[in-house]
Amino acid sequence: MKKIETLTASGSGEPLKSRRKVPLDLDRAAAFEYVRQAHQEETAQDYVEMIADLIAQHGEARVVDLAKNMGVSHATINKTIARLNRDGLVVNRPYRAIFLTPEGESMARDCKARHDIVFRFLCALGVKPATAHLDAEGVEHHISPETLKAFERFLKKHKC
Amino acid sequence: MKKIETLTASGSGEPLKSRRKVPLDLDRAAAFEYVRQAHQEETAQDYVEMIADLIAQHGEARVVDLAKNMGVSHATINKTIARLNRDGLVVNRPYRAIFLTPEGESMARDCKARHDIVFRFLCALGVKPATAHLDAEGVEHHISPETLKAFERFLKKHKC
DNA sequence: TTAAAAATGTAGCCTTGGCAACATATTTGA
DNA sequence: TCAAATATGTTGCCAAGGCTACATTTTTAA
Repeated sequence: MKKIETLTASGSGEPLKSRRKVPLDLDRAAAFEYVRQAHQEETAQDYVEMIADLIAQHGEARVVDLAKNMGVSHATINKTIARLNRDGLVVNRPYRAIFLTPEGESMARDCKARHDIVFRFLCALGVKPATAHLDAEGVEHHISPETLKAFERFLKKHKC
Repeated sequence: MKKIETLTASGSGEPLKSRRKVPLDLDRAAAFEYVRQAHQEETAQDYVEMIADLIAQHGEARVVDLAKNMGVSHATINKTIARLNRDGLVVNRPYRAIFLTPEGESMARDCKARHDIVFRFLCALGVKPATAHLDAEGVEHHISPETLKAFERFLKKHKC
């Protein structure tokens, strides 16, 4: 925790008269920046993971299936798929199913692996599977490689 | 994992001729809905936590301080503060510092407690503090009460 | 075959949460 | 005191990710 910059402070919300210099923690800003970056990738990861899943189950991923499984309208799905297409993660043609590019498949594999570790870790901790399922969906995007390794270490020790 | 609805599927992305009925998992949609709701509260929680922190340190929370510590521009801070004010979490007057309402203080306390548990839990797992700090910031918003309790159980056993 | 149903596409609207640029108020220091 | 520096406010822009309503295409079934 580096304390780098300084800023001034007075008190009680009144004008800034004679604020003294106090330390400012820049690492905090870095942490929020890190979370914001994770959020940007979150949707893409959730979608490619779901698309891979639907393809594994049905041989293809349809807009309706995505809408039902993601819990959003088909209009939202269309918009998101257009973004994923723009970003080179999926291929799709009008009125046809959606498929993953090699890049999309690679991302889906990584996400599924990470998701499974998080889910099994929570279960091993004693969290009920239904809850672990809910939490894993939100948590998986905010786990660094180092923490993921810690989860795996724990799983090996408590082999489940 | 309830399998409730069914939908049809064909194959290979071609038209929908003769799709067979296949199970659809509605719980998945619920999980994403749950994550979306967490996201909506995330900004508010991060801000009130930061504001409480600045008040504890400096006796007040200034727009500049928030901007530096959150890593965003002061214009973004102003917009967000207006929302928090609208939602009854903060009070503020033009060119003056920002303070928490009782509701905001309550939220800040809860968030700090949860944040600390997540942070200490990750440390206890063997994650380096710097990494734990980064991950906790993202993870804390996606931890259910049940999982939080599991973290606390683990901390008691491995008392750190 | 063909009308109805289902799936998909599209347009327009909304909120959130970013930004830069510029305007105004406040604080500081010479 | 008063000019410069700092802090704050405001405006307008953008992208993401929601939605509804309506248009079009495809599939199904009579």
